[in-house]
Order: sequence, then structure tokens, then C-alpha cells
Amino acid sequence: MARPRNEDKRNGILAAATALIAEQGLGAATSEIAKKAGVPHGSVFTYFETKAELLNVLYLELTTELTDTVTAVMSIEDDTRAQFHRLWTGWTQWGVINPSKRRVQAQLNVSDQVSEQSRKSAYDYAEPVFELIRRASARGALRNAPIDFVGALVEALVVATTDSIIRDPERADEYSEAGFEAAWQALS
Amino acid sequence: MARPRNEDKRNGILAAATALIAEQGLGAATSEIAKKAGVPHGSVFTYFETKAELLNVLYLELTTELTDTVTAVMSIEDDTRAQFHRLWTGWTQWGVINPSKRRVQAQLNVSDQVSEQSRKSAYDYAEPVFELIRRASARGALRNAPIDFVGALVEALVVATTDSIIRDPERADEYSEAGFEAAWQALS
Amino acid sequence: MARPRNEDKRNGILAAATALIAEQGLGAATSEIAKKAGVPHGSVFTYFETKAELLNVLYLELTTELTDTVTAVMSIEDDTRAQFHRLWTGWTQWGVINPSKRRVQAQLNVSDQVSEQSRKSAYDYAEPVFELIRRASARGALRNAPIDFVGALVEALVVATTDSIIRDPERADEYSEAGFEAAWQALS
Amino acid sequence: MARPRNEDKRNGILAAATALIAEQGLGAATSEIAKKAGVPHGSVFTYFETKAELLNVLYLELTTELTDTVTAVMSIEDDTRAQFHRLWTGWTQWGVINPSKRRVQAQLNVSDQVSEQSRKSAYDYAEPVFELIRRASARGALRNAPIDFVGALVEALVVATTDSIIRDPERADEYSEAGFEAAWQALS
DNA sequence: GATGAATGAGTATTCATTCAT
DNA sequence: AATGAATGAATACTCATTCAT
Repeated sequence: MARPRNEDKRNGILAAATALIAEQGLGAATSEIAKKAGVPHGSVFTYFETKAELLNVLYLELTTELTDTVTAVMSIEDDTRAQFHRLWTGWTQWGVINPSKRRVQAQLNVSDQVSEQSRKSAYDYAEPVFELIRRASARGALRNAPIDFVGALVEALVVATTDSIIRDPERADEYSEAGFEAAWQALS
Repeated sequence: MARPRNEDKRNGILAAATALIAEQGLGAATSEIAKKAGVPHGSVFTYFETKAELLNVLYLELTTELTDTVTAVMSIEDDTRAQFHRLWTGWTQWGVINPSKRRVQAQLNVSDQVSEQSRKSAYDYAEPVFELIRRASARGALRNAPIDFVGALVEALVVATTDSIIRDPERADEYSEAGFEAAWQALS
Repeated sequence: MARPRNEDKRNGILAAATALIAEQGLGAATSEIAKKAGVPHGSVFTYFETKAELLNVLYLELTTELTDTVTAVMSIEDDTRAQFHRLWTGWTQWGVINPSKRRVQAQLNVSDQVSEQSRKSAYDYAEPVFELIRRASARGALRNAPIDFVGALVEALVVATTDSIIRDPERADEYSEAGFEAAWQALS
Repeated sequence: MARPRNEDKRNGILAAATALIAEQGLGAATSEIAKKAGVPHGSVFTYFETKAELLNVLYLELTTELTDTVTAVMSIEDDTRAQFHRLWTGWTQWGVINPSKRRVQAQLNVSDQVSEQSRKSAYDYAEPVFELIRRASARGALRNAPIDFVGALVEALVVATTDSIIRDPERADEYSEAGFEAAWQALS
């Protein structure tokens, strides 16, 4: 199943899907996605075998993009707390800056159309993030908890903070800092 | 003097909707819900004007039930930490004991079919829970943050913990206690 | 099938049906008609066995009312042209004054829910009107045509005139007089 | 380069709609229309966005066909009365020859599913017919009446005559000639 | 008789996917 | 490969009529 080469069309479809799913939920029709992307309906199915595959690819693109973003900012050498702080702000900002992507991610996270395999790939790719979280929690109450669980807690806090900021953007800094402190204490 | 509305039928429809939505997502067909509830398709619409109304009622029933459950256990007089501990375990256990309800709630939380009004009602009803969370966070890093935000952070931790337990039930106690400690520290 | 006695309810249902059918066509739901009439849905079917019967009764009430109206004004002794003129203005005015009834009549005239029997009754009841039309056409080009046909032509002109007035009420008198002249000449 | 739209299918749907609406009224189901046309139900909606659009297209096709028919016969050079006579017989004959189309037209004429725009298009297209009617009425009692009104009166007479012929076909010529004389006198 | 809940066949419309061109 | 017409099962919702209360 070698991917057809026109990368632009493929990305256009994914971008259109993101915009439409953010508006209408996962029920957004493939024909509408095609129209928004400016490609014929049939092309959706030459780039993605099924709608489910499109959703899985979208899930992976979003999680990969997010992981890349936060990995980039957090990898600068520094002490753990400072690194974790950069992780935190990078992560929340990604959601604030990309509210459509954030909404789509929220939908995909609870959808059974996304396969376990996709979820596992996303997890594996986020390994460096987990690594930092492990370090940040190495001496705290969660020191003996499985890293998946600790990661889930951190993600939950990030997401709750992000959504609060999106709902009430004027207090962005306040939420971000308070959320960070709460997270840091939770790990301590 | 006409036949009165049958409360059992109404509840049967809501129960069937819960089971089916847990399995299939919000796309579960009203005709399937009717079949599972053992009522004719048309009857769904004598009890709920539209599918959206059914979903909103379901949302409110679930959140109300959850709030009642946790309010009951947390209201015993005690110090704040002990009360918060009972809130925590009552909340997570509700999700663990009712995984279908938990899954449906997760779907409804990200659905735009649930109206702002329904969400507000649920929030208002949960006032006693927020009250306790406020007390628990009165001296910590979040002391000046809006209570909605603090509540969202706590809910995020509860939900993440619950879902971790559902995924890996053998470590239920471990997750629950670790999650509680993390939450308590976040608020301290 | 002795008619239930509460004449008010029955008339209320017919009035509500008229208003609703004028707005929505013959597809207007019996439950909506009941609601508008302020009676329970079931009552519609204690006063009328079926919706089709309701429509037939409505048809007869409308045509009877119209016939009574025009018969009343035209029966004053006078020469034929003056009588026909009163017939004409009485008929058109009824439609102009009762646009909802006029619209419902138009719908029922092309509906196959109205039985041949109902149509025949309406025709029979309008006998005095046909009688005058016969006299008015006794010496003209239509003198040998069947009276039903002549009546149909006159009715067609009345209806066309009425609808023109309803559409453009400022020219009511002009249309009415011009229509009358045209009809009179057609019969001469 | 995809399959082009199939004109035959489209016309088949319109023909099936005509037959079924003539029998059952505008309530005729799209699924029945599809079955009668020998196409899958869904195809109705690739050719017409909604049932309302189908009805509007049908209205326009019928009125256009009728206008073309009468325009063709009336345009032969001749004196006004002879031209009007050909208009008259062409018009009534179209209805007599196509009773289903005539019945559908009667339904559509009183339906609020047909838009004002469609009605205006039909009127505009019939301009040459109005032109002849204007000439025929230039010296009569209706000489100062708006042409729309005069046209409505003529149409009313045509339709009444046509329907009388359909009901009693043996006297076709008698009705047609008597109706023509009546109309001509009405305009004189 | 009055009431309105119950019923289930029927309605227009949608949609992922296929496939002829 | 590109295109968009074709498909038909599926969907939410309606409604005249019946009938338990």
C-alpha cells in the first residue's frame, strides 16, 4: 500500500478533516471533507482506504506534531523542574494555539475508531516525554507508580488546563502557572 | 385519565442507551436503543422529543447520580483530608463499578449535542463537591485560582485514575491511593 | 354514527383545521389541529372517524357557507344582470374576506381525499346558483352547453378574480368589475 | 472523466414522479417514485437535492412543455382571432392528451412547495402567450386590466374547459368550441 | 365520553464506499 | 491516477389511529 505521492493533497485532506471534525464531530462526512479540501470525493479514498484509516492517520499526525513540539522545547539542558516547566507550557500552548486540533484530539481520544495499535504508536513516540515525567516524579508520591499512570495524570492536568485557557483566554498565564504548580506538587 | 407515562419505560430507554452508547459511541441508533429497551421505536420519541434531548437527559441523569453518590459518602463529618479521601474513592469507584456509565459520560463530555444549559445544571448540582474542593485547596498553590478551574483539575485526575483502574483492575488500590496522594499534594 | 353533541368542539376543530391547512397544506397533522383547537388529540377522532372524513366535512362546510352567502345576496328580486352582479361580488368577496377558507378550498378541490359524493352534495346544494347562471347564459354562446360546464367556467373566473384580488388588494374593485364584465360577456 | 450524469435517468425520475403524483397527489413517496423509475432510492437525490427541488423542476418542465406546445401552434401568421383559436385548442388539447401532466400541474399550482421564483420563471417564459392574449383583449372590456389578470382569466377558462373534457371526453369538441367562444367574448 | 400514551409503518435524506469513465 | 455518479442500507423522526385509564 505504497502511499500515493501527492503529499499536498494528502495534507489538505487531513487539514480539512481537522477543521470539519472540530466543528461537527467525528460524524463529519467524507464528501464534505473532500469539498473543503478542494479534491474530488473519490480522492479521499485513494489517499486513505477507509474513513477509519483517515481518522487513525489524523490521530497519529496530531499526536506526533504535539510530541515534536514539546520535545523540541523541553530538550534544552536544564534542571528537571525547568525542563518540566518548558514541557508544561509547550504542551498547553500547543492546544491553545491549535484549538481545532485540540478538539479533534479530544474526540479521537474517546473514539473506538482509533485502534489500540495507533494509540500504542503514539505512546511509543512520546517516550522522551515520559522520560522527563519519570524524572520529575522520581522522588515524589508517585515514584513507584507505573509511568503510564503518571503520564496519564500529567496529561489530564495539561488538558484540563488547556481547555480552561481556551474557555477563558484572558487568564491564560494564571491558569498555566497555577496548573504547573499543581502538577509539580502532584509529582513531588 | 389517559394512560400515564410509564416511568419504567423511560428508564429502560435510558439504560439501553447507556449500554449501547458505551459499546458503539453516540452514533448508536435510536432504533437499536428501542429494541434493546424492548419498546417500539416510536416510543423513544414519546419520552424524548429528539435524540439530542435523550442525550441531554442521559447526561444529567449520569452526572446527578454521580454527584449524589459522592455527596453521600463525603458528607460525614470529619477533617478535610479524610472527607476529600472519601470524595476521591467514592468518585473513582463509581466509575469503576459503572464502566458503561463512565464511558458514556466521557463521550458526552466532548459532544456538542450536550447543551451549555445541561452542563451548567450539572455544575450547579455539584456545588457541594466544589465546596469541599475549595476547602481542600484553601491553603495550597491553587488557593487563588477560580474554583471551576480547580474543580476541572481534580475531575481530570479522578477520571484519569478511574480509567487507569478500568484498564488494569488488579492495581485498583494502588492507583487509587497514588492518585489520591497526587491530588492532595496538588491542592496543598 | 350519531354526531356527538358538543357543537363548539366540533367547530373548533374545523376552524383549527382551516387555519392550519391554509398554512401547511392538507398534510397538516391531526395532532397539531387538536392542539390549535385546544382539544385532546383523541377527540378529533370522536368527532370525525378519520382524517379523510374531517376533510370531507370541512369541504362541505366551506362550500355550504359560500353557497349560503351568495344565495342570500343574489336572491333579491331584480333583473338577471343585477342578480348576477350581486352573485359575482358576493362570491369574490367571500374569498377575499376569508382567504384561509379560500386557500383550503383550493387544496380540497384538487385532493382525492374528497369523495365524489361530497362533491355531488356540494353541487346539489348550489342548485340556486346554477339556476341563476343558467338564466344569465340562456341567450348567449353557451346556451346549449351543459350547465355543469357553464358553472365550471363561471367558477373558474370567480376564483381567478378572487386570487388576483388577494394578491393585489389595492385594485380589488378594478379586478372585480373587470372580471364581472368579462364573465357577463362570456355568457352573452 | 467520471461517469457523466445520465439524462435518461433524470427524465425517468420526472416521468415516474408525474405518473405517481397524478395518482396519489404530492404526497407520493420518493422511494415509490424511484421504484417506478427503476432507479435506486438514493439516485433520486443525486439528480435532485430535495423532494422540493424535484417538484420545482417538474413544475418548470411541465409549464415549459406546455408553453412550447402552444407557442408552436399559435405562431403561424394569421389574424388574432384565428391565432387565439389555435392557442385555445393547443392549450386544451395538451391537457386532454396529457391528463397526468394536467393533474400534476393542478396540484403544483396550489402547492407552497413551488417557489415564487419558479412561478416567475414560468410566467416569463410564457411571455409570447401573454402577448397574444394582450392583442386579443386590446379592444374589449379588459383592455385596461393588467395583463397578468387577463392571463389568469384565460388560463382559468382553459383549465376549466380541459377538465370538463377530461371528465366527459365524448363532448370534447363541443366544450372546446363553446369554451373558446366564451373566452373570445370575454375578451371582446 | 375524555384523554393522551402507544404504536409501527412510513418518510425524506445521508453517507461511506465502489467503480465506470 | 482522477473524477464524481451510483448505490442501498441506515437514520432520526412523523403520524393517523387505537385503546388503556
